[in-house]
Amino acid sequence: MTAKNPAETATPQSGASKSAAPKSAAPLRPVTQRTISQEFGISVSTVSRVLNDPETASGRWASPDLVERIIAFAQKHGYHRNPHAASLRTSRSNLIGVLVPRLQDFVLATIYEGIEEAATERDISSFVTNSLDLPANQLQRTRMMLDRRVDGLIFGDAHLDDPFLDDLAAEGVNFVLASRRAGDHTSVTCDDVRGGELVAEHLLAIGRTDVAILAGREYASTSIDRTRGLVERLAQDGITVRPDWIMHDGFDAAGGRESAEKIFASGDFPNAVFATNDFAAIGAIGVMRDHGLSVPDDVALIGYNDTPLAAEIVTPLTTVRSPMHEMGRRALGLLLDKIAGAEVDSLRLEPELIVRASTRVSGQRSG
Amino acid sequence: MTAKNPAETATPQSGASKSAAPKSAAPLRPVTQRTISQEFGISVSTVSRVLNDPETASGRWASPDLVERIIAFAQKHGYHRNPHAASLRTSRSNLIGVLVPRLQDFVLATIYEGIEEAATERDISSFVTNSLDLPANQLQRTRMMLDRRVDGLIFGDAHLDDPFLDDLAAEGVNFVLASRRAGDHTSVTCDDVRGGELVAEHLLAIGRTDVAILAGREYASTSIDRTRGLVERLAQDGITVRPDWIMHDGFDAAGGRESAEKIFASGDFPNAVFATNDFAAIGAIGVMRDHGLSVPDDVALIGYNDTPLAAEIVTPLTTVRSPMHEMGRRALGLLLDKIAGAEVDSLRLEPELIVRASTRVSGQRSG
DNA sequence: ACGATTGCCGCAATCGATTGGGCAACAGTA
DNA sequence: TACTGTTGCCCAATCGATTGCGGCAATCGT
Repeated sequence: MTAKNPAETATPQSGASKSAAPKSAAPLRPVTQRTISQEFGISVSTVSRVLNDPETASGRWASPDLVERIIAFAQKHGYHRNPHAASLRTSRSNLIGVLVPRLQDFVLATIYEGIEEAATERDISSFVTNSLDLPANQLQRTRMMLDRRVDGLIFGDAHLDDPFLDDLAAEGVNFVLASRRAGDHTSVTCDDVRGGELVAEHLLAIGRTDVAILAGREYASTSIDRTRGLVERLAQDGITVRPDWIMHDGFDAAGGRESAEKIFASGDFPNAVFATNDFAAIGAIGVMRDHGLSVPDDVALIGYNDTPLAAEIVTPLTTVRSPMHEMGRRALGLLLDKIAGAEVDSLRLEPELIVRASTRVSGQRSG
Repeated sequence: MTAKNPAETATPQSGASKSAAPKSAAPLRPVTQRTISQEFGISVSTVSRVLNDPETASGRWASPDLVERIIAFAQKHGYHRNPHAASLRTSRSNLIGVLVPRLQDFVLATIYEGIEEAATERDISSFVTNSLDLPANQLQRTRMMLDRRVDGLIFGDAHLDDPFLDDLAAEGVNFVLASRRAGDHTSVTCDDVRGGELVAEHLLAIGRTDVAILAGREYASTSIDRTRGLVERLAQDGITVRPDWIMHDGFDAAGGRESAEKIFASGDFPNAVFATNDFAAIGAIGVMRDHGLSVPDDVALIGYNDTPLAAEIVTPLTTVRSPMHEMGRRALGLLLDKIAGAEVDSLRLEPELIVRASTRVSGQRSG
């Protein structure tokens, strides 16, 4: 076993098919500008200019007729600019790098989809990588991306007060934060404080204010801000959240369970639970059931992000919808502006409360 | 002399590092091999050889002492090879592209994490992109990656009998499939037929063989093979699965709900449901509850992939564990071997049944 | 002391695209 | 005919790294 296991389950059906087609096709003739220039007996410069900007080149650098023929030829023979060569010359790679804590996290995966979508529209490519929220990884992965000569970076894994980002900014690296904010760096976030307030207002409305918070990591602004919004809004109504009911564990189902277990292990129970993440909320449900508590009758439950699963589970989850996809798109836009040299301001998008069964309690008071 | 260039590299920052760096940090002088060669008064060739293979170079191309000094200098001044330049010369990019249906899908995100992890270990980078399982996207994204000069590709979104892959193979492009198989192309999969059989055996053991299948898309081998494994194994015991109970919808929660709704809309109900994806299974739970059916008493439920959530939901889910992360790692390994020119065989990893509450029925028969 | 090794390292061509500086050829004007 | 302006296009240098060929000099052998 520990061996180098050569074949493991090497399906020996290899000999199958494949016999036809010797080696054929695509030897090694990538059509380059030179190929084209030779074809027409002109210089590569002309080809380059025409291919880069047919409009301007037409008449200025080549006769309209030639322009047309060059483009047709390129198209026909599948010419594709070699981005490495271009990048070498222009020192622009049309590549942007993205760091996320973890793609397994639905929220970050969605934000990345937004980034990728927007990038593709503008004909630039993007790289993602997982940092697992580990500072060492953030540094190492960022280095790797910079080595790859990305034009800019988007961080979805910013830690509050991280000197790392300050250093990067000082180095003149272009970057934008998404989802989480940090320091004064440009960021695109959902208004998390407002999100917390929405939750507070809803809890006040249904009269469930003995709330426990599955807050998530304390280095994430999302965690801190959502919690703060909730706590401060309740404070306005003279209600205090028990400090020992604010738990900081992971953002996933396991983290939610972990936090919930600590809370419900004590004698008295909250009559509401707010998780800063839908998955954490789902993880908490099991714990409550084990304690014979039902949602929402005994404990009202609120999640965050309005993940698709939130609406599909047995007791649909009340949650705060955040524009994840949009945050990704915006982040890319801001980054591009920044790269272009513009001054950009941070963006804060609006959250929206989605009420579902998990907080539909009877005996709801009106004020 | 053509001596057009008077000063050429007359580093004007000669007076450099004078006062306490006014503009500070990273202006625009990326340390190149030339920088180093000038520092030591040697040629860039020597620098290149030393930097690429210190061991061999030492003694052959430079004195051990020089080698050491070059490396120290490079380290100190933050030299980083420009991959574009290197790629241009060697026509190898150390870049591999990955296509997945969607990163939002936990399964694919995990496979990608495996790929990325393995790639990073070998100092190569990877690109992902979502195809949404749309052929047009697959083609367009693949083109984009090829334009970016990737050394090879990993497809996590292969469609059965897709001529697209055959064309690609004919063109001599190196690629490997992950998760799904297709044609005779090299692939790394979980033994899905076996997975289906495991489910069948479990259902036989608990005496629940009126099974409905939330199969997923028919163009995915995972969907087809898992279904086949289940159906054929039951057939061995003379049991037939109702064709109208084999539903083909999406792999996510919404897809699961959709399929389940169709099934439970009819008069008679199955006493077991097999979803080829945990999320689809979760989506189905709500539907069953709406029909007043409980899991597992009325309907036993089995998912697939052993997603973390499977263990965390209220009624923990029986599921088939597939080595997602490992599939990703292996796929990368195979691809690299292939790029290196080796003949590689497809790999089929073993699935494992994980029994949980969702199939713990009373009245369980022993045969 | 002289030819043969061996140790160290440079030259120059490439890779593909981009661009500033120019050079012809032709039209128009004096 | 001589000159100035345009128009149309090409030369050659760059970008940074890689690599096949060699070259020069110190050292060794006899």
